Amino acid sequence: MLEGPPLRADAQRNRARILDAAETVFAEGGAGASTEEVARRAGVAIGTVFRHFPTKNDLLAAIMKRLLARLIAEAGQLGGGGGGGESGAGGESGAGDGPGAGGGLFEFLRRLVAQAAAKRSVVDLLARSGVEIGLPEAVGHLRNAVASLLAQAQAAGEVAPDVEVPEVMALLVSLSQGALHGGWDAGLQERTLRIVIMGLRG
Amino acid sequence: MLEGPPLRADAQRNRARILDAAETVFAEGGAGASTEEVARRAGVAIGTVFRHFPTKNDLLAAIMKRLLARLIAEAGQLGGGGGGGESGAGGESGAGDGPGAGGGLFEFLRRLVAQAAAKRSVVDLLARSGVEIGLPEAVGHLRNAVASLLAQAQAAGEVAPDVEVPEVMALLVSLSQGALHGGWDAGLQERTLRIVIMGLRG
Amino acid sequence: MLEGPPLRADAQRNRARILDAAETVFAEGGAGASTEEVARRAGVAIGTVFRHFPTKNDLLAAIMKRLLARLIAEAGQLGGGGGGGESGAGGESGAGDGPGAGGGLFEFLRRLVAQAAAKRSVVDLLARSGVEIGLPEAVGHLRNAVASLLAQAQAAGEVAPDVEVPEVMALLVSLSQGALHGGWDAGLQERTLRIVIMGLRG
Amino acid sequence: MLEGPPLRADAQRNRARILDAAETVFAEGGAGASTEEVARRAGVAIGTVFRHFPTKNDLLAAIMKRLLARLIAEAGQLGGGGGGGESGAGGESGAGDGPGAGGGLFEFLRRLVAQAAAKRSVVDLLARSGVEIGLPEAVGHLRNAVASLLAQAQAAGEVAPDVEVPEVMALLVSLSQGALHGGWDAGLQERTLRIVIMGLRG
DNA sequence: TATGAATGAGAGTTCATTCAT
DNA sequence: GATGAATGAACTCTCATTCAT
Repeated sequence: MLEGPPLRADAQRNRARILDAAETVFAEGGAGASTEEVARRAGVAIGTVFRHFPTKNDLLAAIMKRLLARLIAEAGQLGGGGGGGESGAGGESGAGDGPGAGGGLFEFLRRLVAQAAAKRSVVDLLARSGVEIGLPEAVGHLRNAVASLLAQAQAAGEVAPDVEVPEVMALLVSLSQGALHGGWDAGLQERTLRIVIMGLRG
Repeated sequence: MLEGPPLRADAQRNRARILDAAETVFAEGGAGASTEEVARRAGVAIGTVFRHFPTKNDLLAAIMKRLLARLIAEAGQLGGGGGGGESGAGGESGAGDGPGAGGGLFEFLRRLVAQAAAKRSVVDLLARSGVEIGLPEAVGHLRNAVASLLAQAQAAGEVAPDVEVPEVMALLVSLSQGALHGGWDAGLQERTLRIVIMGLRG
Repeated sequence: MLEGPPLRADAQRNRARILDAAETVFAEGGAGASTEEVARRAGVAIGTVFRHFPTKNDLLAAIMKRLLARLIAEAGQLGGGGGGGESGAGGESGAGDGPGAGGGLFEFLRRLVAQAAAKRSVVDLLARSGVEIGLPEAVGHLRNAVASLLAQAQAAGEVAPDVEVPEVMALLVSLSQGALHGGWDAGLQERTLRIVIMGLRG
Repeated sequence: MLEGPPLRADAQRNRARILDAAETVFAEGGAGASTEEVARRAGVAIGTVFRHFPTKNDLLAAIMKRLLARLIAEAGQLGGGGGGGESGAGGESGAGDGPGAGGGLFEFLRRLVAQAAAKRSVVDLLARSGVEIGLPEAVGHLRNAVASLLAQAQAAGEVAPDVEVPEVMALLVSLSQGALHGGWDAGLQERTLRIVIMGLRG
């Protein structure tokens, strides 16, 4: 984590702006969109982008990290219960897949898929285009969050006891990307998820 | 369908070579890989590639078409009888989805996912990267094939009667892409599919 | 002039077709138009074009030659007598430069300019684009024809006696190209020519 | 006119260099000459050319504009007084078109033609090759300058009163292109112009 | 002789990245 | 630290020309 000296205020502001712009630009145009467009949209010069992210890849990786961090935070809230740590508000979840504590996992799936469909997810844009990013730890955190949600759901009897984390992660990735490229509407999304959720129930 | 005069023997050979090379190259490097690399791998000059496919897009579209055609053919075989043709091996697999006539749908899912994982599928590479391709009809054929498999499976009581084609297509796309980008091994693939299959059963 | 053995009938027909097509194509698209387009328009294969004209330049030169030949023929008719051959209609033309024997030169100028404006002339297309063509002799013939017209006009007192061939040729080229690129309408063409003709009268 | 922020010093220097190089290169090789050659001759990288002129067409248009501006400036000087500014030498030339105020038009014609012959004019190179450029205003300015010269010449009785601007423009274009492609020497140029000038006198 | 597929150099253009200002 | 001009490799695509069929 060794971050050098803390960034100057304006630099920090620029960093954030660039990330926001990049998320939008890459979401719209795919990972092939031009870095110059990112700079333009961020309102900075191209050189500034490269000062903060020496490589296009670094920029993509940074976006990815932020996205994962958000996912993890959301998962934490859903699983956390009343209000631990970063959790706060959020959850409550859907209709009929259980007010029970176990609904957290299903609700998480739903949100994830909805987001993917809405945002061209980037998550996926990165996966492709051969961008090699080292974010094992961030992914590890997500895995932990999912594991926790899964455990709760199994404890509540909402998910079959022999389901394990890897396949849940696999479903999560699959559905995100499916939603992303399939142009699902709300109805299709719900019907598709229901099948998967039923499968998880066993 | 208007195919002009039949291609000369050498032209036909080159066309095939180019398609093969392109499938490999785009599979490895994403849709952004260079056409020049395709030419090199096919052992032809760059001009030859462009004579056959005047645009990179055309090349991508052609690959896509071939892949879909293969999928449809496979689906047709699985639906056609008990298990003829090239099917044979591979499946057997999981719990009770085996020999029954309804197993065709499940087997198709399995093959699709296995292929996707093995070949970086291109199917998906195309979906992204904004490649605009006009192959509604080809997709329509695939949809028909899937519909037929689904009907058989439902007739055999292997799939819940309220499942419809769109969600099956959605799952099929999702799982392919998940497998593609997730680097699933055989075990994970099987466990993930089992959940979905169970969900389809209702 | 050493033409090899006389061409086979079909070869001769092809040669003519190619020249016609080339004239059209280059007239429309400039000298940069593609040889393949010429082949297509001529209804032959590209190889055939290159068999007849081993180089694009050769093709352009051939067109040029034919055009000059036509000009010379026309000039010959105008000078030769009352109105042989294809001349017929068309002329009559402007004010006062008419029926006198000296009118031949002026009439020739008029036709030339009209043609240039109508056909993107090729004459000029060649001049540009660095096409180096050796057709001194053909040009020589044209020069002779013009010289003869000029002499007649001077004999008839229609053109000042100190005007010489080179400047007439220069005007002829200038006006052709001006008409070609200026998009002159009939009125402008006439008014412009009248000034030049008046200048020639002295 | 909206010029963005003023260019940095080096950028401005490069822009000028590129234009100069382009003028030379296109003058020598025609509008078909390669942009890469322009870059080489300007001593910059190809990317720099495209930063300044995103399209080859833009580059051609820019040259055109500059040339027209020069012509207009020259015309302005000739019309402005008896013969001030850079005019001085050069002309004098022929028969009676000399010192009179009306000589401005004739002198302008002479200079124009001399330039065209010397520089392969580009002016003309653009006209052809289908380069679509929006410089109606610049041309309008030139027309105005010519109109003013013509009016002066007619006032001085040097040009017939029924001559109008369009035909003068037409002659100007014609002679430029004729000179350009005809390879006129000084003598031929003079003799040709004399005829036209005499025609203008009426 | 005609055909048309293959060639490959070269063109215009884009874009990640560097570096002078 | 920010700027934005310059770089130059790489990419898609075109076209005159060659050569197997």
